[in-house]
Amino acid sequence: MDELTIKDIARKCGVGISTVSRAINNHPDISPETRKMVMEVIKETGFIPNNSARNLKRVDAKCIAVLIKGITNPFFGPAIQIIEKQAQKKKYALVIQHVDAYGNELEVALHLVKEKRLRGIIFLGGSYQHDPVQIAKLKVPFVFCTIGKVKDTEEKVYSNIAVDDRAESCKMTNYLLDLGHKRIAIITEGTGAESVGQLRLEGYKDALTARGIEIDEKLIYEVKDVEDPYSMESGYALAKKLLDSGVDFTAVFAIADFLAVGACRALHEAGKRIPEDVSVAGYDGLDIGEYYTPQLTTIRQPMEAMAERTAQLLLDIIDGKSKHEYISFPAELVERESTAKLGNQD
Amino acid sequence: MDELTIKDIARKCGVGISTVSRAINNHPDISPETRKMVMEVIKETGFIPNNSARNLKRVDAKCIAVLIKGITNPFFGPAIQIIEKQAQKKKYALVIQHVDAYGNELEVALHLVKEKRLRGIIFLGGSYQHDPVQIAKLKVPFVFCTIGKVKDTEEKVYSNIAVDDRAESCKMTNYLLDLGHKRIAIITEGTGAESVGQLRLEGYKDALTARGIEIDEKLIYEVKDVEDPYSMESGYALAKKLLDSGVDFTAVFAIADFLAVGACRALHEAGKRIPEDVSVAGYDGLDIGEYYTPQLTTIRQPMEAMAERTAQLLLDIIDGKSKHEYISFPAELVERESTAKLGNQD
DNA sequence: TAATTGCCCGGGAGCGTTGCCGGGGATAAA
DNA sequence: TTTATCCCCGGCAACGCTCCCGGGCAATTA
Repeated sequence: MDELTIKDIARKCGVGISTVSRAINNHPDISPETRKMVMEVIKETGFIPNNSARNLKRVDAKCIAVLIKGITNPFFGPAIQIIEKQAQKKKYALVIQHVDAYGNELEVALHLVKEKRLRGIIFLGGSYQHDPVQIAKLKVPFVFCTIGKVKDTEEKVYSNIAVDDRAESCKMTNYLLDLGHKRIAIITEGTGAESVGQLRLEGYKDALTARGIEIDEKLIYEVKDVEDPYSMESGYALAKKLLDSGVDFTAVFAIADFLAVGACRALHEAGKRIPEDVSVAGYDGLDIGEYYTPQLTTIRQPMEAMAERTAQLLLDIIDGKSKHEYISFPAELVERESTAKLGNQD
Repeated sequence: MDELTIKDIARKCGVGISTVSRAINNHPDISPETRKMVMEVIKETGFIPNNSARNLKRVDAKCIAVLIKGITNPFFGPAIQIIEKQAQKKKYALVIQHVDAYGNELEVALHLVKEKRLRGIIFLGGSYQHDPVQIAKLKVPFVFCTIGKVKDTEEKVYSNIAVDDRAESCKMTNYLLDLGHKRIAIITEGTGAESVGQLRLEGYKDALTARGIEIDEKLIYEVKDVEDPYSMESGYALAKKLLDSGVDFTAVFAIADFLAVGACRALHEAGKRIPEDVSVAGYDGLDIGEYYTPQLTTIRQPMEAMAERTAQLLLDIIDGKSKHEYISFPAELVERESTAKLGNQD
């Protein structure tokens, strides 16, 4: 009764082990009646084949993995669901793996590939620069999603699905500049030299520089040394610091909606009205931005579409139906209540 | 070079296969020098033992799983992180598995247990009634977390870590009643007969009945037939329905913070002030409640503590250091800006 | 009738690892 | 010197499954 194997099923059915195997994997070399009989016994005994044993022998185990950096991010829930759906459609199993905040993703991926026999990896979030040599070692296709940069110089050894964070960030900064703001504080994430936050900071600087506005380091606030750099708590803390510093500003660009929400709270507590006294812009396009008061002006990333494309691309590459690609998704600036013209607020 | 095995390492070291195995699993029967030499070769070749093969032979594979129902819930991110940390401490691997919105969790669990060789399962979220016979079939300890009911009648065949949702919901309703509200609308989730939402609805009814207030079905709104029943979108839609119905009410109790946020938005758009015109209460104690404007009155569940306890309990049961338990965690009513005395608002 | 074909089926090797068993060499005890 | 002891080590049988090979039997063809 305890831990029954394919051998037990074979005995119970009075057939050979191979026959049971054939029934399970619906191999053609078996008569319909035998299969039915075997399947019946399997069902009533509740037998489930041991996956380790299967994977040991089989070459074509259909399994892919999603690595997520920072599972706290609400961003990823829906993405995982979408990827899961795509995988199911092609009968792929999905293993979800969380990686720590920094650095070891490739190592984890390597382990995963060796340990299980997976056919491909999706990486959600994280830094945008990767060592092609390391990735090549994996020997399975690797697709990044939501990492904010698309390089297309070298030989493509992995895929990258992303919005152009630098450009979008520049777009948002320009929008604020167009509203007349000149003293724009930015709340960004500075956990790594090649993080998304740095990229968005670059975009911000690009916009200012293009207009000939000098970059004031006193307006730049970076989240550092915290477990979750995209939290409301961090946004709140940094906005408070900004307020306490006494530096002059008329707008705040938070490079994540959560940071923006935290900043709003701090501003609110300091008696600043949004957008009358200060404009606040976010980035991500989370639902919360739509329901928050005031509704957040933000950059909406087409997360669902990106996740779907990511999964499809990976599966296609595995099937040999596609090569690695760098795909840039367009993001949309959605103008809502939290921003307004300087000096002429509604 | 491609797909190297323990045999390759053995050859490269000039030792037997068993010796390599001993080095890997730091078995005592190996000399320190040999171990060091083998480990060196392993490191420089980048060899990683095949997990399927290991699990096939080994009885004591240290692996547990977390099943999560509704990965969209931001609630779970931190919980997973905490569980992961606890598992790591005891050198357990963690597999994360997402299960669909309804029903099949036990089946998925069964597959998981057979396929991998896991030693225990944690279940996050979901309904609170389970078939003990089915669970017993798993043959591995099962611990539920955040399911709102603690039964202690029958033989304990699984563990349950939860707050008493019904009682807490009753507490919140009483709080609103104490503020003078009599016409309290409730936005709840009605996706299943034994769902958390139903339990919280019971608590609401308990409170009203205890005060001799008749339950008005026109004040009860249930989220149904949506993928994510705890979304802001759902809260918004239901609050809108409530407003459109023209029925009289002075408070809204949303049984999830997200629903409350959505409801606030709808109320706001209808020109209702919170809490001056209508009080709104949530449930869960999510961060967003603290940063939302107005800050949400809510029931705060000690999620971190619960998750930690859940992991520890499971691990202890696996080690034979504990038996199954039903543990009820106290929740806290946090009074914030979104609720106020009826007719005497601040 | 004899030979050929094709359908089902069972046997058995092996997947990469672990763990037991037994052996060889060095050291300690007699 | 002989015997016992201990430390390392290699060989080998599993673990539960898949997949290839070959064989039996009925149906088809010569």
